[in-house]
Amino acid sequence: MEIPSKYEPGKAESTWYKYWMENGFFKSIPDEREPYTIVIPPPNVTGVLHMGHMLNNTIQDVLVRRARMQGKNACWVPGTDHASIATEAKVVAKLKAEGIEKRDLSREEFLGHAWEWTNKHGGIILEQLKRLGASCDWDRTLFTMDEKRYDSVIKVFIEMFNKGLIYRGVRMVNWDPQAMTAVSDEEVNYTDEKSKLYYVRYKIVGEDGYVMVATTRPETILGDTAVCANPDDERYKHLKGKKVIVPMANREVPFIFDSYVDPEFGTGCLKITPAHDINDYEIGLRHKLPSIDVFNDDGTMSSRAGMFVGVDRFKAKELAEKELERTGSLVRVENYDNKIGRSERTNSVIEPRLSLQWFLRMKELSEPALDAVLNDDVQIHPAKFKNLYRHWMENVRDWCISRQLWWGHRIPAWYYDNSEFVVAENIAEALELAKKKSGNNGLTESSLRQDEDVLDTWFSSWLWPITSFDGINNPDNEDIKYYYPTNDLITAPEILFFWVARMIIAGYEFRGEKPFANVYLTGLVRDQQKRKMSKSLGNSPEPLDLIEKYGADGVRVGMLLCSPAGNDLLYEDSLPEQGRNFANKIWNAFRLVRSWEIDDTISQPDSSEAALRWMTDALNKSIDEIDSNFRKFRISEALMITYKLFWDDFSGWFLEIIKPEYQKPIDRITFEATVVLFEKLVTVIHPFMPFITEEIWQLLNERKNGESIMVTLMPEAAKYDSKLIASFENVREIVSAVRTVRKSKDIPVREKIKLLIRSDAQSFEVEFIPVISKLCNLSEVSFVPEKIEGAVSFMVGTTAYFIPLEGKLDIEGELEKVRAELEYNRGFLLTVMKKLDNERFVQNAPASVLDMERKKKGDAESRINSLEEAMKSLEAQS
RNA sequence: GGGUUGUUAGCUCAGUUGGUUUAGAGCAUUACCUUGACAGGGUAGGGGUCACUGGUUCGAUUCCAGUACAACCCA
Repeated sequence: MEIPSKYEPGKAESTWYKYWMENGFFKSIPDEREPYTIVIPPPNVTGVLHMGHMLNNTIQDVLVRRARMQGKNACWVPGTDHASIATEAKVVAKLKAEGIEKRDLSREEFLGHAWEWTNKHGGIILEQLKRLGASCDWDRTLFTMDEKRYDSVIKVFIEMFNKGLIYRGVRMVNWDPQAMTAVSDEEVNYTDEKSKLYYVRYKIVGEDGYVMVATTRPETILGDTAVCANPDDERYKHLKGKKVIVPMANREVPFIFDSYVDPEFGTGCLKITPAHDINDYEIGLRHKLPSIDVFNDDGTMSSRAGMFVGVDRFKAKELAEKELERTGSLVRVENYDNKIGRSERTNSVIEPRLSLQWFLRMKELSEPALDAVLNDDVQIHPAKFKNLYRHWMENVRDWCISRQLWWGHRIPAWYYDNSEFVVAENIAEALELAKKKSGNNGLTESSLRQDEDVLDTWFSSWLWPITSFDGINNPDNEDIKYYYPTNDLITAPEILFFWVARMIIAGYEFRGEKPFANVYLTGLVRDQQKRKMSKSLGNSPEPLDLIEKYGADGVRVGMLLCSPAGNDLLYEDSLPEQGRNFANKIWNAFRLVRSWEIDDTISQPDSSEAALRWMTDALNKSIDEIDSNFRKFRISEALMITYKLFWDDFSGWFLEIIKPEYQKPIDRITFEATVVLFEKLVTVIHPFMPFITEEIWQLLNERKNGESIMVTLMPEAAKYDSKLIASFENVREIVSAVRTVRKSKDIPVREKIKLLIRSDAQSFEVEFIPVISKLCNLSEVSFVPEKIEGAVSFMVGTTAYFIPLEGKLDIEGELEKVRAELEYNRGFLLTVMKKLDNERFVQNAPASVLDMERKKKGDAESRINSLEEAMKSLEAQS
């Protein structure tokens, strides 16, 4: 049967993925084997597959498939994340497009729409991951808001509240007026933007003078409760104890002194608006100033402002400018660049604002999690992120866990009067507690009002490694006992704090144990201009198109090859192309082997016998190196070794040696050994390229239904002979040198030539001579005691080789080459002698280093000797 | 402004407690090769003052300090 010369991935991919699913190869249930567990970093239900997912999940699949082939009970748990802010925003936008406003819906109605949306779109990414070959146990698919996960989050909230770790507090938060919720510091992006600096004068009470203040936010003047200068600033010392009048508001406020104020900035005089600036807030606390919040939740001016009520904050700024100008308070306006914080979710300008929120105390909670990473109980790869982690954990602040949204886990707190509340799992329990706490037995369920807010999404995903096995609701179940702690977590460095650190905290808090042993941080996928790939920039290729074009195996290899841990991956099409080319190489090697006919009557050539011994050892050496790289999470390195093993060693050298002459058959011993080697090679490659390796494995031998490469065992590294491998390296150099000679002398490959070796058969490694002879198409190999006249010569190591060439010798050219060689070797000898002539080096350097240098010297001298002889002989001929 | 991490070939990166034949890999590039696994290929090449400046040392790409530049995090 004719096999196409180009590998066509499409058909093999759908066939084998279906076959794996039908045979239940991805499933895991606890048994007596060692478990290997990964929980997926749950993608958002709002998302579609992007390049980051491709990279991240390829790595996870490689690790899981490898563990499975090492005989472990591998379990990769898939799932999705409800992403409260992003999802709510999407659902709100979708409803709006249909003419429905969120505020016209009840909470229940809105959640109905949100669930509908989630059920429709939530599984898209997981389905797409199947195209990549992901071997997740799909029967375990989870969602952060399914029943068990929801209950777990509520239980955890209650437990922590009862321990006194959760509290309500008035705090300055980052308010997103568009989403109408507080967002965390980490969800605010600061960018340089053009704005204006307004110089405004405040009248001093009881004097004719004014003080001048520079501000970027004139609309917040209405909330001013003081004006402040640095206590060391001579210009303002005379104002001690004085009051000033706030423009527009005409309110008398004190003039105060605080070292926070930078005398160099603006006028050295600062207006204090405690409700709307974090630094002002702190100054306000120190000086016991009142706070006046001049904004409503949606960013319009509140009645407390007293002016511009109901006007949007940006419009209010313009009106304030005019009003200040009208009253003669505005002195001048300058252009000014400052950092503006914008919400990561809605991109609207963040309003610092005082707000009543729920907080989790972090200090004590985070201590075991910090220790765990510092003492490598949890290892971070690459280790350079350890410092970053430590820095964050040592400066950890309380975590604002409430969000003013509906989509999420609703805070289980019930108010029974304006500020008194109880925390309970449901309203019935809440009622009992409320009665007890208030002493009022007349309370009914209808007198209770549940908190409107939901919890931060990370407050559910920080439990992920535990809730994936239902370890909160059911702490002693078989799954959690068997799979927890999980082994490896693969994620991006940008969520090291949001997610990874918090999972480690939760692990110790709720299980008394780490959630995973290793954290592997991938890089970000960027484009050639180093921009992060994103849908909005339109600089991201469509992953499924790439799979279509290059094959899933090709894309996987492409993603892995150029992404050492923690480094960004600069994507370009040449990456999956390289992967595709590799698949094609494997395919064609298979075509070659399959095309051979076996003849039982011919015996095995010496060259094939030697090649097999070398290839077997080369394979073992590579397996050894691959293992060691995997242990260090150097996955791209492991892939590169695999790549070179197949492409260079197996295809480039081994197959060329054993290849029978055109249309001649091969002996059975070599053929069968080659098939065994090929099987081992595709097995080693399988975690990286699951589809093509399954396809070939199925074709290499008769297989029964239900057999698969993915459930065979990974070959283990056997002992190998380093000397044999080194000796073959030498052979490669000799063959390469002969090829160079053929090329420079225009000797066709078909024309047989002689090779003379200046050595004797006793001291020369003779076992590969048949290999050299075959690859170089030699008519004769013999040993000579002396240099040969009329021959091209070259050196490999300290041995000289000659190829006799009657009449074809270019003496001048040869001389040139020999001269260059000589020059190099003399230069080299010089650097060695510099060390050996240095008495202090000889005295201080360790013996092994000295020996090495002496050997270098000896070798160099011997080479120089040979070269000088060759030169003399050439000179005599010219 | 504070902190962290980098800077090695055109690009992406290795270089394992300072010595391994005067620095390695993959990709890209150059020349040649249309025969018989594969042009998505083969063979042979070219390409680097290891950012800069000092210091420690017999010896520094490797350790230390400073400078420049870059990325990320925090304010």
